Amino acid sequence: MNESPPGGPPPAPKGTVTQRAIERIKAMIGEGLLEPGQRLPTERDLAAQLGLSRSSMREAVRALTVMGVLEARHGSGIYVTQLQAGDLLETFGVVADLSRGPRLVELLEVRRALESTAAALAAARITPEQLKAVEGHLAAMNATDDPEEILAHDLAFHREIAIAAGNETMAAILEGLSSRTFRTRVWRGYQEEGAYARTRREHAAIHRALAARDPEAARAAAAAHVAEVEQWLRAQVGT
Amino acid sequence: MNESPPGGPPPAPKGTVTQRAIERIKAMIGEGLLEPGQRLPTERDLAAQLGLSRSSMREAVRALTVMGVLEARHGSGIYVTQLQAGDLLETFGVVADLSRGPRLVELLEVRRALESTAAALAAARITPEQLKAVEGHLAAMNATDDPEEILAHDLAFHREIAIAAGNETMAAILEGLSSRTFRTRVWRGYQEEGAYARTRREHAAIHRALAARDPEAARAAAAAHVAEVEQWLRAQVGT
DNA sequence: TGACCGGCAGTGGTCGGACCACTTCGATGG
DNA sequence: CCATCGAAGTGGTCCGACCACTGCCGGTCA
Repeated sequence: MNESPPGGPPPAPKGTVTQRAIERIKAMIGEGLLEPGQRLPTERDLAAQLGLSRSSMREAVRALTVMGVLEARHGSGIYVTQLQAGDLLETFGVVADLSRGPRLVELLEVRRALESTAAALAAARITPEQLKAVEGHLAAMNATDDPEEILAHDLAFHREIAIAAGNETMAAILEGLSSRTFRTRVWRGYQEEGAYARTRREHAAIHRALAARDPEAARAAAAAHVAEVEQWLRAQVGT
Repeated sequence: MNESPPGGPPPAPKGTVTQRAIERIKAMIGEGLLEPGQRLPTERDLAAQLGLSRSSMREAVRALTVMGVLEARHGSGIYVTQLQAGDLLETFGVVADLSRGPRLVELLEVRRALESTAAALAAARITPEQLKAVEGHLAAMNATDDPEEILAHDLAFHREIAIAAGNETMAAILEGLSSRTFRTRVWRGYQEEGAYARTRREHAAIHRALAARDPEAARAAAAAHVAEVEQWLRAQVGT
């Protein structure tokens, strides 16, 4: 109501209140004041503490929820997520879903770089159990004609390799790049052109390289595999 | 008020109203009903159309804003973004900001894979103007002792290369992986150990490979550059 | 004694309305 | 013709109420 007109009051007024709240909560987590899994005060209390209305606070919470930082459980409370790579990169899938034309090719270029690296790492680190799982999906993929099932095992095949690479962040990104709708859109056309045989051969090659613990071969096989789809898509888009 | 008790009413009840609104708007954009840059109806109208309160609608808009899909301009309206890679991958920086310990190493592994690929692509595609810009940042970086300035030109150096690679998506991801706070945190310690000379040498090597239009050399130089930091960080974390 | 279950308090989810801050654009006056 | 001002429109914020769900505590019954 008063305060010295110039100078400005202590609560540095920058951006919207909601934006400020988002930053403050994010900062609290960044500084370790809020541990993963910990429960936050109620929306009402939180709003009071940060000096804003519950509505605005709810928007801040929603924003952080989308970012994968917080998790709101109806009737229970608001919690900090485990901050796993998967939590934070969940929105990554949206990019794949909304991308069109040239951007799809770019996404596959990114995927080629990561998938080949993951395969190389996996070749060096994969455990016998994980190798067994990879073989399982490979066999299941070859044993059925149902496109849905093939797609499912295809996804699982690559996921298993990404995990075996021992880099959760990379695995989470690849997961996003293979989001359900993305894969469906791109592969629909690709596999309808009788590319099943080629896909099987390429998957087999990747598995062989993994079994042989040959990083370079795995890298090459994975890169070639993604490049095949990439080339096809490039032709479709007309680039 | 009535309706046949079983069966359930038409408006398929799944998840929260806000969540449904998010999906519906996202779907509209995905199906091309909403073009990039287009203005949406007002919050009040949108809420009425989708049959929910303005509060809930605002949360939906906030969520899509965080995802980089929508943009709200105070006093003007809500607009669909250009859906550029940069818009959609803005939240990627949050991952880098909130990551600690082992995950930082994982992020650098990802960066190594992408940065080396980008360098290879850039070597083949870079234009004389872009090469000039790269040289400019290289020179500026060597001409000052101010850590802040060095960091700024360092970032610009890598950004220029990422852009020259001609893959906006890859550039956007790398941008996120080099977010201000991330770089500051990691490089603070690294460069204080007198790594400036080494950094300069490595940057020069990358530039040399680009000038020579040698993709393989560029890939190797970039990979080695990131690997240096990665090794240092690995030692710090104790992995 | 033990498991079951009923109700109750607490919390997030939704709603409606009011007012504020900012942008936009047309009317006004020079 | 241009600059200025003002009103309408829109997002931003706040308030208060009620709904839906979770979790827990105490009572009940086998």
